[in-house]
Parts: sequence; C-alpha cells; structure tokens
Amino acid sequence: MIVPESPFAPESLTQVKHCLAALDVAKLMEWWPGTPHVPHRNPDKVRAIQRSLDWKRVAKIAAYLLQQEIRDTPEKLDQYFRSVYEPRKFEKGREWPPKVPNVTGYERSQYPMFSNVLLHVNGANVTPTNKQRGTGTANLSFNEKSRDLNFSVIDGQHRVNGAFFALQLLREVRGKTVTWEIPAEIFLDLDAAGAPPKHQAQIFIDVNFYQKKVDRSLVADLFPTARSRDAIDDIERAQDIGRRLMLETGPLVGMIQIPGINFGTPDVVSLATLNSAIEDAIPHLLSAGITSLAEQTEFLAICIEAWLDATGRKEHVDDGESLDPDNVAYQGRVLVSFLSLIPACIWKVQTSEAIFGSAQSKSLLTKWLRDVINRAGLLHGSQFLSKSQFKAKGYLGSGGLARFRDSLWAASLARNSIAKRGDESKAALAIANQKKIAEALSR
DNA sequence: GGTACGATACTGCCACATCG
DNA sequence: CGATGTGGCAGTATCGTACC
Repeated sequence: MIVPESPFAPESLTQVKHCLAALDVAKLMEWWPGTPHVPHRNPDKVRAIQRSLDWKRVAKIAAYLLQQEIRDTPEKLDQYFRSVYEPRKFEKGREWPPKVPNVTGYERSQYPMFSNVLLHVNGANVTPTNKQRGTGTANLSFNEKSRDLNFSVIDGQHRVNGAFFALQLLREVRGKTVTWEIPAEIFLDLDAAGAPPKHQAQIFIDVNFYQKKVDRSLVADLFPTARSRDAIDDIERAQDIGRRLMLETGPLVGMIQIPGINFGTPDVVSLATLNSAIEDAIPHLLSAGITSLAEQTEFLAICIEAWLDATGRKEHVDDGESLDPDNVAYQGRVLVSFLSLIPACIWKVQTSEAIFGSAQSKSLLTKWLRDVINRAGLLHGSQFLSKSQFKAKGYLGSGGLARFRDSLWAASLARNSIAKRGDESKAALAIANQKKIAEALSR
C-alpha cells in the first residue's frame, strides 16, 4: 500500500517512496540484519546490532506476544539467534550468548498487539498496480540475493527480534509451518545507498526520544475497561476498587484526580497513587474475610470516611470547586499513610462487637482515629493540622511520608500522647505496633 | 527435605516534570 | 517557585525453583 504524499514533507523529499507492507518475519531476519557469515552482508552491522540489543527486552516482547512465561531464556536465545548473531571464533564483539535472566515474565494483555516497524530500504522497487501514481496499492520487489539490497530497521529492532523469537517458540508447539507477517512501514531510498543515514536518524530521534508517556492515572482508569473480566490479582482488584471509589462509593466520589485530563479536585489523591495504596491493603482485607469487590470497596470507603470525619476536615466539594487550601487530609501522602493503618482498622472492628460495613463500625473507627490523631499530636484545636503546620512538622519532602506514617502507627496503640517523642522513638514504636497488630490478626 | 541461588517485590530516598 | 505526583535506583527481603 502506497502511503499518500504528505503535505508536510519538505519539497526535496516529496519524491521519496513510502509504503506499508506485511513482511514475513523469518525472511526479514535474513534481509536484516543478515548474518556475519554471508559474504555480501555487512558483518559490522550485525555485530553492532548484536552489541546494542537489550536481549532481556527482546525476550519480554516475545513473552508478551506469546502471553506466556519463557523459561531457559539464554538457551533459547542461543538456539534461535546463534546463526544470526554468533561471532566467528576469535572475532571481537560482545560475548555470545547474551547474559539474561532464566525466566522471562510478561505483561498481560487481552489482545497482544504489534505495531508496525519502520524500515529503510535501498535497492528495491515499488510498482503501482494502477494508473494513478502515488496512491493505492503497489508491488514491492527486490532481488534478495543482490548486493545492492540494503535493509535497515529505523525503529523496532527489539520488536523484530522479539517477533522472530516468539515465532520460533510458537513453532515448537504448533510446528514449523507457522509463519507471521508483521506490519512494516517502509521508506525507500530516503537516504541514498552508501550515504549517511541522516533522515533515518531523524526519524529514530522523533519516534524514540520525543516520545512521552501518558499519565499513570489515565491508564489506571482504563485498566478495568480494557480487562472486561474479573480481577485476577491484587493489582487488578485494587484498580477495580479505586475506580469505584472514584465514581460510585464513599466520600471521594468525583474528587479523586486523574492528572492530565483535569478530572477531580485539586489537592486530592490521584487515582494511581490511591490504587497502589489499596493494593497494599488487599491482603489484609482478604485475611479478615472481606473478599468480594463490593465488601472491600465498602469497607475502605468507610475507613476513609472515618478518617476524614476524624480529621474534622471532611468537605463536600461540588464540581469545579476546590478544597479549603489549608486542608491536607485528602492529599496523596496523607491518605496513603492512613491506608497503611488498614490492618489496625480491621483489628479495631474485629475486637469490638461491630459488624464490618455497619454504621456502628464507622463511628467506632471515627472515634478511634480521632484519638490516634490526637495522640500523634496532629490535632490543632478541633481540626487536623493545616498545610503550613503539616510542613513545619517535617511531613513534606524527602522522608516526610515515612515520618508521618510512623507518627500514626506509633499513636495507634499508645495510651498517651507520643507527640513529644523523637523520630527514632516513633519509628521503633510504629514497628512494634505493626507487629502487635499482625500477631493479633493472625490469631 | 534442606540448601543455594536467582528472580522478584518491596522500601526509602531522590530526581524530575508538571501545575497552579 | 514551591507543592505534588511519579519514576528510577540501590539496597534488602522474600519467594520460588533447581539441585543435591
């Protein structure tokens, strides 16, 4: 398929032929990089690629495509890439086989996909199949034995190798007849044969250097949508709970932020941050017998509501409005620290007569948390510290989160105020209390 | 069944980008 | 420009597996 002429291309380059094609990945490995042992290929090129390839990444891509863990990765890499990349004896270059971990895990996906790679080719022809030049389909032809044929991969070195690796591994199960044609975007003679690859370099820079990740919270919101099935681990369950807390249940509905799309209330925890804190709490919920998504969401919503009530800083915020600028109770740092107290919250409810999820449990937690905040010296008058007081106590900046969390934990089981203690004393007490709670819960 | 090793997860800290 | 959210790094703990 011929790629239509771009109105943005500089005039000097409008003649460049540019097409989309599907290429057999096993063949592509012969055209590029070729092997060091085939005389008319360039052995330096092969070695350079071999040296710069991050083989762990190649294996990760293959595992992703297969949606399966790869075992004995170094042996498998050796088996399938030796003929391509192994240097001749006494040849200089990187050692072969590459050193990579034995087992390669994969990122789960409902639909493992493979975006097109960018290739540059000298020595090939494109012949349009219809009269109208520059549009529609064409035939790409070249002599694969020709010395003038030169393939290079502008972008997707790792994906090409990963695709080849995945195909070889798949052939172990499905037989040698399996083939795969990967999508490729091909630039023909963008840089003249033998000339420095200046345009290829530019494309590489544009694609790889200026790339920017989208915000974590933006995809945190998409994960449950993409999955369309129940959560199968704590990470996924945390995503589901976070989404409910953002949209349906509890005091944070409509307030949790998704940076980048201007969703939520400023100074309130962002979705990704909240999710990772929830993830930590899930094992505790499970061992307390709080197992369903609805129960877990409800309990966490109650805990968060109890926390906000206890701080005396719970606010109702309408769309477009903002929190009291002195209110830090909703902040990521603060909520994450509080959520680390979930085991203690569970213990508190369990040792009372209250039922999880009941109004009684909520008022019980509110009262207890109020005492904790008080004992930790975090109460000023009837309210949780203001922003400036919070900062003055050293809870911001490096190490601040740990200090804050320790204050909460140290106060959790204390009888009297621990506010006057030093950092180390609080930290020690925090650890001791965490241990006590863990023991109490394991009984 | 015990041990050693490798892989992974976790933690605290820091760097950096973004945003108001 | 400071506050905040997030990623990266290094050190450490824990888990899982291969091997004896």
